[in-house]
Amino acid sequence: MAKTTSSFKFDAYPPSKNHRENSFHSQNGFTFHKPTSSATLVCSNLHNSYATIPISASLATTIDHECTSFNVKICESCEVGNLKKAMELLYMGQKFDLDSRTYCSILQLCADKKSLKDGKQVHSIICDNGVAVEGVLGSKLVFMYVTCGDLREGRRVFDMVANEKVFLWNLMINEYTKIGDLEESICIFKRMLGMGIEVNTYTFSCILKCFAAVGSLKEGKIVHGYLLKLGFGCYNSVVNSLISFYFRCGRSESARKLFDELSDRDVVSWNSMISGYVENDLGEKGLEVLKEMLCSGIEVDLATMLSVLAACADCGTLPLGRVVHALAIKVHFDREIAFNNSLLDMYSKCNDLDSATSVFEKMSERTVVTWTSMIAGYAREGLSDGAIRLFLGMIKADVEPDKVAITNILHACACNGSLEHGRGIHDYVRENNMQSSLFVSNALMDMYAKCGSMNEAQEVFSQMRVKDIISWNTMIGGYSKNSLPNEALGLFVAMLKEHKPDGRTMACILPACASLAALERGQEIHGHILRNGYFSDQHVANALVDMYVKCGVLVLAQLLFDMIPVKDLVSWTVMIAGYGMHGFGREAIASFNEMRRAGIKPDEVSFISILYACSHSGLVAEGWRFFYSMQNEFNIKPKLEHYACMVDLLARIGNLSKAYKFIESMPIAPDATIWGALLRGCRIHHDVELAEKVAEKVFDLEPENTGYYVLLANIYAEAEKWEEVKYMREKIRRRGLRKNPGCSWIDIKGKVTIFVANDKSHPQARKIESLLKKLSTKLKVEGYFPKIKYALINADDMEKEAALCGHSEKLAMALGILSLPASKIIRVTKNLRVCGDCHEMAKFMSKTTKREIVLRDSNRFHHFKNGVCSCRGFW
DNA sequence: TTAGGGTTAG
Repeated sequence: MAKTTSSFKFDAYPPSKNHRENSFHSQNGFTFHKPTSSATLVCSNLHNSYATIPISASLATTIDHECTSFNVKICESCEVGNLKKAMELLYMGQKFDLDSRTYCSILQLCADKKSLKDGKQVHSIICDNGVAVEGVLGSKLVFMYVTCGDLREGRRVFDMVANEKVFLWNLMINEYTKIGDLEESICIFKRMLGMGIEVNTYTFSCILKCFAAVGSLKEGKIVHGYLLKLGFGCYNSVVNSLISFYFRCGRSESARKLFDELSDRDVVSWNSMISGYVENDLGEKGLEVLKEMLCSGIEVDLATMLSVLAACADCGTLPLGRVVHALAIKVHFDREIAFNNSLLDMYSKCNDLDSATSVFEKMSERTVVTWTSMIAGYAREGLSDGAIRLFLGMIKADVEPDKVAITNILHACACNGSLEHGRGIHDYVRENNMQSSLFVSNALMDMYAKCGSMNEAQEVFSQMRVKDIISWNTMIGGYSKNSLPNEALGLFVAMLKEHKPDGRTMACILPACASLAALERGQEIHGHILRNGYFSDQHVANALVDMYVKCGVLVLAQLLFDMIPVKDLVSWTVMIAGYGMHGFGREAIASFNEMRRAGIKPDEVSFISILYACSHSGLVAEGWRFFYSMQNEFNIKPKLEHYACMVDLLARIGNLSKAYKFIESMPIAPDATIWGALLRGCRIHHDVELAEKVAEKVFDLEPENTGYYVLLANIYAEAEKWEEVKYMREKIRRRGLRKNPGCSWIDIKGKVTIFVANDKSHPQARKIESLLKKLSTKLKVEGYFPKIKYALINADDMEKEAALCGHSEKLAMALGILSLPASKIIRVTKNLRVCGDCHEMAKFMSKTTKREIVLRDSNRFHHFKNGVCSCRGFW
């Protein structure tokens, strides 16, 4: 057997310049070239000195025979798919001048078997033998690398061999699209066009998929025009690609038009239509296509079934889903994992968790998708504990959770408020280096936000190197929902520097404006909504109405409400609550009735709104009517909030003993809010004796809530029981409780000024004080007498009057009178309930200064105009 | 030797 030494390879002639360029460097510093059938051995080193050794003709013939034999044997092994044998033969014959076709066969087998290790070995042997990597062999090498998942090496070889073969270019475009490097796909496509490579149908399929993933409708349309010009518009596969492209860009009409004009529709065309409609949340249209498909006699395949199940899940059409299930059993699709996964998902989305569980239990093999779909099903039903149990089951079954599974389980933790489990999942994410996934990080933030831990959400957010609009929206919404409106607004301002907000951002930030009564900022956001056409988004429209309600501009809220074309339950509930807050109980009832006429069924939240509206307008009989109709007509069991409204309603009008009996008759245990409502009634109606009895219950239920101790102290102060006041203050001090300090704020030309009681820090403090003194004197002439009992201090009347003048809401109102033009309404917000004397004085102020004052306290709105308040004494 | 439809998600 001819044998080469480790330091020699054969060559017939000294290498040409071109040949030298295609040579490979071996580790010992010598350059070797592939052997040929000529009878000369050539050894060269880097200094280009060649040694020529003559060999005999018979030896050359033997080498040829051996070589042919290896070529044949390797190819035979490849044909039967025996990679191990083929590799063994390759090692044995590696020094021979094997056929390029042999290398191609074995590389193809490596690709089929996804064996990167063997593929690399083959590549190494090819290099060692000095075989030129070009033409078909070059393509095959690239193909092997990308198929085995080593795109980097595939790309290196591609760049080295880049030729005019359209196949390789298509392959590269497609591979970069698969890994999500869409920019590179587009770059390769453009380079290919620039080089004048002749494109084919595959090229269009690949690049359209890429433009669809980017959502680049404009560029995709250009490609559409280009392919029509080149005459590719009649190819079925290209039109199918176009259909999918338009669907993915949300243009279902364009997709439908192409489909209608397509004469040669195959099963892929039909499937593309069904799945395209499903992707666009138009499952019903997808099912219509299915009907057409069946009428046309087209045979459905597995992909059709999967899309149809998705359509059933989308529309909640359980009966059809069951038919598909039965049909699938007949044609044995129920053996396919993907089918069972879709089936399970369909059942769970159609609220039939039992059937989903049954499919799950019958599956002999379960993938991460199976487990994830089950987890999602449990989370959807609100069975978060079950979802967490399933997740643990998945780990136990050695199924590695992927990013989708993590996202789902985090969602389940979020719905359940399971912070501890959520933190455990976060640990898993860190251990498995999954935090770089946007999906995962966004889900983590959402979980922390929903579990009320904004600090941890902020930590995740700050560690994200790449943030998308969802990341920002999640944080802004989280701050809004966790009563951190200033943080929400601050982040919104930061976001504007990096991202263009979308409709969801608007729906997240508006509640923060509403909570702060930040009208000017809310109006800026309203402008943004108008400029960008976000009002058509129901969430945005509802949040905007709510913002105007809570910023005290009920007229605008009403106007915008009227502009919502299709009002949903939330729209109506917001408006009903708005009327209630502003003291328009009758209007709230009229809206409630109108909602019923529009065919919308109220839920427990809308009943809270209407009961609240009744209690804030003193509509006792109406309140009872709604309370009973909720139970008898709508079968809604009253919750604590509903009972609290009823207690408030009774207590406010002075029916304290009835309220007490009502609480005692409740079928559910009353909480501190319920007794607190009665305690506030005791304050309004000065019933110290009952207040003491009620306060005991409140203190038992919420011993740490300072507000209730202060409330009882105030009841004592108003009754001038100073010893008891002292005792209460002592009790607060002993318990180490801190009082939530009262403050009021006013927005003047976008600048918010906050006042606390007796605040003298404002630059205009002297002017404010002097104005209040002047007004007090003037108002006394008109009939106002300071309600000194609200001073809540044991002092003489002069001191009490001075203390009253320092109340934060008075200071804010005075600044408004001093700073705002006469035509402007003075809008003040207070974090606690308004003081009785401030309320009285505001009435007189509105008449004397001819100014309209809107004061929002923690409970409701007070519109002061011409000496009258809209609350008519109910607050 | 590549592609067009095909399971889970914020």
